[in-house]
Order: sequence, then C-alpha cells, then structure tokens
Amino acid sequence: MERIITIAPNMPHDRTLATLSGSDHMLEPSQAERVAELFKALADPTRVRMIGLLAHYELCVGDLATLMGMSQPATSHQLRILRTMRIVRARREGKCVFYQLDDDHIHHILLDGLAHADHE
Amino acid sequence: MERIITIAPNMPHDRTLATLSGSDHMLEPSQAERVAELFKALADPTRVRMIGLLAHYELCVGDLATLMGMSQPATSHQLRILRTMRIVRARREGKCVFYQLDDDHIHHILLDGLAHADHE
DNA sequence: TCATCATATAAGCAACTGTTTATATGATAG
DNA sequence: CTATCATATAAACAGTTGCTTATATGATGA
Repeated sequence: MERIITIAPNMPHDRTLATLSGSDHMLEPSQAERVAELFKALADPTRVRMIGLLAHYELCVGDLATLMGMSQPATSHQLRILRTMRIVRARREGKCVFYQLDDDHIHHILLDGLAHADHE
Repeated sequence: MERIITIAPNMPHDRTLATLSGSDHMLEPSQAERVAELFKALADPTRVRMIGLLAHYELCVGDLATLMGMSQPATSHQLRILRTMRIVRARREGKCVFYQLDDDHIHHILLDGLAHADHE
C-alpha cells in the first residue's frame, strides 16, 4: 500500500501523482460503468431476496411473485433488470418461464456481500 | 437446484411453496436491506473508480479529487458514503485525511464484479 | 379460432441520487 | 488569536428508480 502526495506541501511521499495517473490501477471509465451497472442491479433489497432464492431454486415468475409477496408485473419488471445484467437466466417450459441464477459468480458476490454486511 | 411449483397447475414439482416459505434460503428483509445498501454504495462508476484506486494506494482527499478529475466537495461526499458503509477507512495526519479500503473483502467483491462485467 | 393462463411491457407518480455552489469545521503556522 | 490550508456539510436542482394500474404478447387446450 503506497501513500502518494504531491499537492499537499511539506508532506512525505513515495511517488508522484503524475506516475500514478498512468498506472493501470486507474480503471477505465467504461469498465467502471459496467461494474457499477452490475452492482446497481444488486442494489435493491427486493432483487437481493430474489437472487437469494434463485441461487437455490429454479422458480417461475408467478411462484416467485407469491414467495416475494409482490405483484406479477413488479416481479417481471425486476427479473428483466436481472436478466439484462446477465444475473439470471430464463427458460420457457410451456406457459411458464423459469428463472435461475446465470452462474455461480453472482452467488459468490452475494455471499461476499452478506459476509460484509452481516457484520463488522 | 430444485424446481418448485404449486400454483401453476399440471406441472411437475419437487416441493411445495409452503415448505419453501419456511426455508432458510429466504433472506431476512433486514439482511437483504443491509446487503442492498452495501451494493448501492458500489453502484456508481465514480465510487467504483475511487475504490479501484484506494485498493492500491492510500490517498488524501485533495489528491484523490485531482486524480478523479472532480471537485473536492463531490469527492468528500462520495467518501462519506463509502465510509458509512465501512468500505473505506480514514486516518488523519496533520491537515490531511488519508483514505484506504477498510478491508480486503471489498477488493474481492470489486474483482468479482470486474470479472463478471468484463465479460460473459 | 377462441378462451384462458402466464408473462411482459407501458405510462405515471413519489422517492431517491450525484452534482454544483456556497459555507462551515478543524488543524497548523506565525 | 488570526490567517490559511484541507476537509466536511448544506441547500438545491436534474436525472433516475421501483412501484402500481392497465394493457399487450405468447402459449396451450378445446
């Protein structure tokens, strides 16, 4: 962990801001945008609970709505957001559409989030 | 991965919604709320870039503002959000306040997020 | 084709978010 | 104490979000 100062006068420093500016630790704006979009999809308690369920069970929209205690359009609306961000994946079977997590990566992130939130 | 149906008629099912309702895979609302709050703090490209920098360097507010190309109040405002969520930690040294990530957990979540966003 | 069930979309509204501009707090040097 | 530098907070405004109500699409069975 380096400490970097050049603007504040009379302070010890290890490197200069100029060298840091060219560092690869500087995230690309478009990259930061995509990551933020992903986290935004996780940044709602309703969607977090949906993801918590879909991490363990494949559920159709209607049943998910019932379990969540929310309306069908609201459920569908949130699923669309999760689907757009490739957090969940849909599969049609007859009249029903079943949802589940798209990959374990998301479950991992959720568990990390729970660990950080649960305490400290 | 279980598939659960009870509402939709004439569909195969493994368990009932009733048993699922009592499952511990049903996140507590307050728990979901805290996790969502954490992700909300990560759900902004500006804060993502700040975290990306603070994961590697300890920086004071002014320098961070310069690197980010944003105003001092805006920087301070965002740092307050990250501090409230225990994502970053502050340390005063004279007139300057230095920030760094509060723990490696956050760095981990960021890397997971980057991996998921970078591609798929 | 027609009726019905399951899901998706649209419009509209209240609540929230990130920025700017302006001002306040807090620490240090003289 | 006073002036100055570094950071924090406040008020205000544009833009976004998640819900509801209403309607549309899509698939199945008679």
